[in-house]
Amino acid sequence: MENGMKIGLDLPPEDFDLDAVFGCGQCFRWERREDGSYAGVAFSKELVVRREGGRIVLDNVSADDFEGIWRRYFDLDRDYRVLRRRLSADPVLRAAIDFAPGIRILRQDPWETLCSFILSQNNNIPRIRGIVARLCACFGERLPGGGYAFPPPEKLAGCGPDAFAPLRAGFRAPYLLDAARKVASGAVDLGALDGMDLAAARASLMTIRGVGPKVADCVLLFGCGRLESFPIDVWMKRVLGACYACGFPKALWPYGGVAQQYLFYCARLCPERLGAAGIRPAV
DNA sequence: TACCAGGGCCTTT
DNA sequence: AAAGGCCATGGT
Repeated sequence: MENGMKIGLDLPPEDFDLDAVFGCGQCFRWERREDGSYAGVAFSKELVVRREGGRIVLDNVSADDFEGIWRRYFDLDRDYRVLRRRLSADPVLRAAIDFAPGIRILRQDPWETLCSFILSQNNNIPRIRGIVARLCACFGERLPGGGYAFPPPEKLAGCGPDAFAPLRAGFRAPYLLDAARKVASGAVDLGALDGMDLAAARASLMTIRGVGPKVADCVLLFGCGRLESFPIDVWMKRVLGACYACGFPKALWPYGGVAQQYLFYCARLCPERLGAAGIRPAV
């Protein structure tokens, strides 16, 4: 089934760091392989991404899929150098960006993002990944390469709560079901979020049980490309407390979500870089 | 407002 | 090997 082509993107590590993009906690379905490449599924398409010198290579991709899916998914039309320059005006952000400049904000499927972050609450990343993987294996369509698509809301909406038992999602299972029902019925229209102002989009998402401000903001940031959406979780509270006693700079507000992601990643892996060694014992 | 809700990863003994 | 802390939170 080698009907696609190899696509090479002229993106050095500072513009696209595979480990940072896939490891910074914005997505849960990409797996690192022995050779440093990543295999994953998005929008029902399987893909392997790898670095080849100064280039990012997508293997076996059709021109249609590249233009229709991956260009947007990887946010390829945005110049992150401009973004980094702008955010670097702040010294704390400069340090975070120095640590991992090659983070990009993925534009994922809003439904998958919604489910993923419902499952993320009071949970750790390895286990979130496990639950999402079981969700796809149990309810998702089998794909040619052996992977699974993310199951659509209609597929989950008809389930009884016990159908989710194999996921071992705990208290989050009923939240997932409520999300599926509200989205499948049209009570929440994910496709309409793009045309709404941030507050209205947030309010719409928060009508779903188990979706509060933080989860809603994650959906808007990682699933709708709303870079001004600024999710505040326990880690961000720590960073804000330790580094921004006087408040987060207003001037950076339009890209608050990107800033948040640089800070989140750095805070977890290397808090001392932020001058906030205390927020976690050094690894 | 404080506390509680699966379950398991991970670190410490 | 066993124990306990901790988790990209939100509902009550």
